[in-house]
Amino acid sequence: MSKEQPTPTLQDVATAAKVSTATVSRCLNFPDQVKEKTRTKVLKAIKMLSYSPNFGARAMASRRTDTIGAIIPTMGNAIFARGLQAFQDELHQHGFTMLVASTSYREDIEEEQIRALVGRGADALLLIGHARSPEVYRFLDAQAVPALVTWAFDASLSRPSIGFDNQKAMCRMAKKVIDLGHRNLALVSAETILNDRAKARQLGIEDALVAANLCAKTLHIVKTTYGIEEGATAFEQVMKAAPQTTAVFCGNDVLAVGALRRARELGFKVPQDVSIIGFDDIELAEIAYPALTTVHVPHREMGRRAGEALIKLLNKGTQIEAVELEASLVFRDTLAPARN
Amino acid sequence: MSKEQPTPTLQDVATAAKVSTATVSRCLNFPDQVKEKTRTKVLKAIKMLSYSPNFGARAMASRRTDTIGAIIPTMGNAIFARGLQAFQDELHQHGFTMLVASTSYREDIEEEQIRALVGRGADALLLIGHARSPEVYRFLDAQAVPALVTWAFDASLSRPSIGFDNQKAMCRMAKKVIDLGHRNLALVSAETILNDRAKARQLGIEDALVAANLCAKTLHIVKTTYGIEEGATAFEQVMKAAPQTTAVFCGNDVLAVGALRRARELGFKVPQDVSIIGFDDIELAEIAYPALTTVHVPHREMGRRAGEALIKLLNKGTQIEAVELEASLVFRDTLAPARN
DNA sequence: TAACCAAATGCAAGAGCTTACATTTCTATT
DNA sequence: AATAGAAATGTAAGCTCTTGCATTTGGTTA
Repeated sequence: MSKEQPTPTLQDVATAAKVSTATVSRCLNFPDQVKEKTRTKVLKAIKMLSYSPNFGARAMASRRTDTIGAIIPTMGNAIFARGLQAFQDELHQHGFTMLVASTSYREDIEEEQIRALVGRGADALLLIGHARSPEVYRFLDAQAVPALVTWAFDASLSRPSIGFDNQKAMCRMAKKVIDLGHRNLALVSAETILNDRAKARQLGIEDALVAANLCAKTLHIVKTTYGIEEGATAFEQVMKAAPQTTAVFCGNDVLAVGALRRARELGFKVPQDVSIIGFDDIELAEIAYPALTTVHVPHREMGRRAGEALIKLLNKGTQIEAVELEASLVFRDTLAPARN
Repeated sequence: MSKEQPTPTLQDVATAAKVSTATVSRCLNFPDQVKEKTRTKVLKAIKMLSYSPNFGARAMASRRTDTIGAIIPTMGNAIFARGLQAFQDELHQHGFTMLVASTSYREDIEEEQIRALVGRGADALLLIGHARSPEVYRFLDAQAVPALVTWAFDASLSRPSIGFDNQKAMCRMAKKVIDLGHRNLALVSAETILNDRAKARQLGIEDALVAANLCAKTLHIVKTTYGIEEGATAFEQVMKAAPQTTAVFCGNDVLAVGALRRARELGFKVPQDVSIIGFDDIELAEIAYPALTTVHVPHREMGRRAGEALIKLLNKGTQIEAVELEASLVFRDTLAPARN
């Protein structure tokens, strides 16, 4: 439609440089296999024609793409940004390209994107969390595309993951909160059906409750979609439905920041009247006022390690080893002992 | 390396379904051209084999990819996230796929990424800002890949852009600031050599200065790279080198939030002692405390329109029309009249 | 029932690249 | 100066799809 004059091909370059296509190809892929003089001749022709190799053809002929796909739930905020950037840096250093696609937290879109990236020849995939239909995994196996799960860690699964234990991390935080005297806890969470991280975080709090001889059922849960405003609304719902609440956990920092804001707007003093706890430790957490107490996720480390593992697998066939990283607790200014 | 058992091909499906490859292909691309009965047969075979079409081959044979590439300076924060998400949504709605790559604000990487995406068969490209070498544009022309510039608007350029006038927007803001009595202005800016948005924003302030019969030279400029911490450091430099400063402009919200924090740490009251002004109006701006006065960029609108224009161009050949959107001023709590 | 036409399907030629293998061109050695 | 062996280059097959054109199928009509 928009391609009037045909794009130059390898053949065109070869003709222009008076060599064979094989030589041009080698010039591009194994420069030291071709004589200096020939190389400059070819390079000149390439420049002159503004030639750029056709990736599809190359992929088809060489059966590898040096491309790794990453599929994340959203690009709309910083949650995955830092980890992804680290992943990308790692890949770039080794001559790999990263392709990103986002799913808006929807399973059907994720499946679509997985197919798209695999079809595009991704040599491997980076996935967030374990929760997806077995069919997807079967597809990946059939296509022999290795997939690495991050942002979660579950030793009991056969598929390797490089991440941290969301449940354990949240449990540790919840124990601290309970230690501070809080007994009426609430959780503002994302939908947990397709989001094993959210689910795990919820379970973590419940674990802590049980460990303290409290009833897991006392945790007041409000589910909501993603966003600052959503967090604000959810907080309001919590305080309306369970006014005795003294500590509100949030499934992630974005929700927490929204909750924080609404708390202020409604006249709650944070943390004196109510404590608010986030998860992720993204930039927002530090910037929020009061600065957010949250669970720090090793974003960069996770991204870097994931990249490393995948590259080793692709280049040397080294099987991926599951790695459990540590999430740490960051105590800032939104958590205090329970009132009265 | 990692592909032991070969991936199923069109041929395999054809064989399994006892039809020709042509039929399978049509089944996938023009389902209504093939009889119901045959179709179900083929679909079953596809499912059974977990077949997924090879994108490269398809692209090569059909000479289009329904893919649009977007190249942004960074994914490390939210500046481009919202706009990109809108862009992606628009594309997705029309059956296009978006591929993202980031450049870390480096010209050489940008060029590399452009080549990568074009080579991957991107039917069109979304680029941020106008500033790049003519060679890149020649390359794009030679490959007949249309490129649309956003995040900037310059009617004087032949290449169409869908964005806003950074200079004008910043000038309006600066005029307000000057109206409030500020005479000693400073700017914390990103490097302006390869960043026409940053450059334009600086010029905008200078325009306002001149319009108020002040000398453009009085603007104290500190250049820095990107990041909250960097903004903090730059703010400190500003106040050390030019203590009389009463208003600090920041090239973007991320820098501004850093400046804001350092101001507080250094004991400056914002906005009583010093005003701080951001640019972009990302989430951070609203969350910062005090909430940041900034220039609101129509992220979503920009992304949506860009997607729309590109799709029309690709599908119907409708030439892209440059669109100037309006950036608006958002007055929150970090701007006040000059002290004394 | 023969003849015709549209619909459905098949055949085979590319699309642009890589790479095993064959051939040519050097270099170094005798 | 002749020649083995290495280095550089060329030849051509093959990677997986799409699509124009040819062929077959099946339903209608006379």
